Order: sequence, then structure tokens, then C-alpha cells
Amino acid sequence: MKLDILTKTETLNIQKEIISKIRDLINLKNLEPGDKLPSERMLSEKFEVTRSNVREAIQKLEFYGLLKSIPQSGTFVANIGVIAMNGMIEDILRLEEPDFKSLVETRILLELKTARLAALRRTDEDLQKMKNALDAYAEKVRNGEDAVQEDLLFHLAIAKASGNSTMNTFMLIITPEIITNFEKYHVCDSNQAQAGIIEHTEIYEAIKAKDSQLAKQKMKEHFKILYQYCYNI
Amino acid sequence: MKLDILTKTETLNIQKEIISKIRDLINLKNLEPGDKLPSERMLSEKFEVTRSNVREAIQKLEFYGLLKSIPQSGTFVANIGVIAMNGMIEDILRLEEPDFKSLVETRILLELKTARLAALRRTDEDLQKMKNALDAYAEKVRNGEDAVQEDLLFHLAIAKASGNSTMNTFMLIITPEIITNFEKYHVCDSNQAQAGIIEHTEIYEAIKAKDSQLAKQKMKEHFKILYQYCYNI
DNA sequence: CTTCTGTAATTGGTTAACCAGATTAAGCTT
DNA sequence: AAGCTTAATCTGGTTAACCAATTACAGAAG
Repeated sequence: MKLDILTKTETLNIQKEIISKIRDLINLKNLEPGDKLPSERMLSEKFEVTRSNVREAIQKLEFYGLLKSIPQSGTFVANIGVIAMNGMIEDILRLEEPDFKSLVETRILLELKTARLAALRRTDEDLQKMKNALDAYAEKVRNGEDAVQEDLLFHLAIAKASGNSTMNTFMLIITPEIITNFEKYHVCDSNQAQAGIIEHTEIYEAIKAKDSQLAKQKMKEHFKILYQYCYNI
Repeated sequence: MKLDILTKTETLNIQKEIISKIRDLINLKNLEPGDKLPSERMLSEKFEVTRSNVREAIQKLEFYGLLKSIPQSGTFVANIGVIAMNGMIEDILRLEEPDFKSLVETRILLELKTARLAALRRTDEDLQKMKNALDAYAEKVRNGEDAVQEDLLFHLAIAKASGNSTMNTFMLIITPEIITNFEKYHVCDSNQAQAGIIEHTEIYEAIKAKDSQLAKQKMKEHFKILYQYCYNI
């Protein structure tokens, strides 16, 4: 098991090394947007790593929009200049694992905004979905059962109702990590869950009434405890 | 070329179908957190697709924290209940491509926050990097050159100074798409670039002075034009 | 009956051969 | 010499065989 972790971090280091070598190559050869990179085979030979490793590195850079692979043709530098490319690769290489505080901070930022936007933009269909999620949550809590999942689904329903697909995606990305951390640190207790029904209902009503400021306000109150936790950890 | 796009969307559809089948399987077999999924080989056979397709689908669900692959052991359901699992997979399947408006909206949200946080938390080293980025930007603009990249790097320097790794990551994710859209719609002109020097300097000075409210305010002014554009598109 | 052990089957991950489309350039025609 | 054709080569993507670690289980030892 220990060896497994070792190889995984090792793999990551290899990937970072490859990414940094690709950056050096782009700088050395003065590649500009639209220019073609050497083929994966050549890169793997030049860097003395497997083609799989090269592919993974390229896919990562493609995810961040820096490269673009075209089948049967080649890998190309995206429409971003060499300066931005260098800066961004630098950032990507230094990206640390997200800490819990940073996750919560970001979640609150997103939730306040999506609540506000949802109040402005929610359709009747969005509202119905939020209602369903809310009812499912209340039902579970009243039965004394754990309702972390239903809690979360209510918040995701709000994110969807915000009509902002980017924020919706970001909420989806951070949610699982929030959950696992919650369970790890036992953030939620049953008292909180009881209060949660009222708070959720208030948020729901504000969004239903299309009162954006109230929705944001109620969401803020809902996160009050979380706030404290976040800054005291 | 057209065929290429066709196969790509087709691949995506296959992936979505696999993801939805995996969800059905989890529901049917009542798999709970920690339970093991059938092996990749069995799934590929059952779904009548290649193992690569199954792997990609699993990796996507792993990215969203819903599954966890352990080498030489199996793929396991993450510590998220079946209800949350269903809701999140539903969301993931329906995730649409981010529109420009949604990108800009999110960017502004993040930038206002990171500017505020940077003013509170920036180290001297952060400040120096921001200064370098600012100077590079001003230099380019004064020479009448295009400075979109330097502009962006200044903003990323702020994101880094915010000390919030999650927001930093999110900024990195949306930045390339913002750039390409900017270039597509020709959002920036030279007048703006000239004004940009002053605005950037003001933001920098506010962060240097650790005045968080002023930093946020100056950032807001900086995005005023972008705001208008975003809501008029 | 329990515990240990060794072997065989199973697992996700890796590798190398293969594929189809794209690119290139040489060769033929005009 | 210019334009078209065609065949050889190069590309990223796909596939199937392979690997090492893990697991499951049968059987021996206690």
C-alpha cells in the first residue's frame, strides 16, 4: 500500500517534469500559437519516458487549454502567447492540494452568489426540483437519519437554478471533497440538521419569492457556523 | 474534419451512456459507499463497449470524487451515499458547455474575492511577483503591443496571492477560455489597455497597502466595461 | 475447528503493436 | 514548369496482450 502511494506521487512528479520540459521546448523552439509540437513518440524518446506519460502530460495541459490535440495530425499550441503559456504552466506546476479552509471559503463564495442568481433566474421547474430536494432532506432529518447527502443535493439544486453553468460545475467539483472532509472532522451534528430544515426552507422561500437579497442573506446565516469553523480550524 | 467532430461527440455520448449505466448498476445492486464495482473487463463486456471507454468513464467519475480506483484491487464507491451519487451523476450528465456570459460572471466573482483576500494575506514575495507582472504589462502597452497575456498574468498573480488554492485553480481553469473568447469577440481595444495600466496600478497599490475594501472596489471598476459587455451580449 | 500457507485467479495499470485518417512529397501527365 | 495523382510516411487514438500486486480459496498443519 505504501509502495502504491509512492509510485503515485512518483508518477505525478514525472508528469510535472514532462510538463516543465514541454515548456522549455516551446521556449527553446520559439513555438507560437498554432505551431505544432513534436509527435508524442519523439517526445517520449527525447524525454526518455513512456508515451503514456507524455500523453497524460499533454492531456493535462489540454485540460487547462494550453495545448490542443488533433487526431492524425498533431498536438498544437493553443491561441495563447508564449508569455501567458509560461506563467500558466508555472502556476499549474506549483498548484498545491486544496486545503479544507480554501474549499469552504470557495464554497461560501459560490453559494452566496448562486443563491442570489437563483432568486433572479429560477424557472418553475428549478423551483420544483429544489422543493423535492428540500422535502427529501426534511423527511430524513425528521426520522433522525443522516441527511448530509440530501443537504448537499438541495444546494446543488440551487446551483443549477442559478443558470450559471461554470459555477454549477465548480460546485460539483468541490462538493465531494467537502463531504469527505465533513465526515472526517464530524462538522455536522443533529442539532444543526434540525435547524437546517428551517434555514433551507427560508432560502427556498426567498428564491421562490425572487427576493435575491434575502436569498443571499439567508444563505449567509445558513453558513454562519461553517464560517466560524472555517476560520478556527 | 466534420467526421472528426462527429466521432468526438459520439465518444462523449458513449461515455455518458456508460456513466448512466454505472449509475443504474449501483442502484440495482444497492451498492453502498466502500462497495466494489464489477471489474473493468466485466463492465466492458456487459455494456458491450471497449475497456478504454469504461476506464475513461470511471476516471471522469473519479475526478468528481464519486468513485475510487485502487490498483490491483478494484473500483470502489466513494464515501458518498447512493442518493447523492444519483443526484450528482444526474448533474454531471446534464452539464452543458460553459457559455461566455457564465464564464465572465464567474470570473468577476472570483476576481473580486481574490483581490480582497490578496490585500489581507499577500506576502512580500507575492507583492513582488505582482509588481513584475504589472511592469511587464505596462511596458508592453506603452510600446503599443498587444498585452492580453500580461494582463492575465497580473490577475493570476493576484489569485495566487489570495492564498486560496481552490480559487487559484478555478481561475486557471477559466482563464484560457476567457482569452480565446476575448480574441474571438475582440473585447479589448488599445484605449482600454491604456486605461488598464492605471487601473492595474490602483489595484496593486490597494493590495500593497493591505486595504481589502479598496482593492475590491478598484477591481470592480476595472471590470466595469466587462460587466456591461457581459450583460449586453 | 482454527490458522497458516501457497497457489491460482482476478484486479487496475502499463506497454507495444496496430489502425485509420492526415500529411507529405515524389512522380506522372499535360 | 505547373497541376494533379498516388503511394509512402507520420500522426494521435485504439486495442489487446502483458504485468505486478492483490485477493480468494483450498488444503495442510496445529
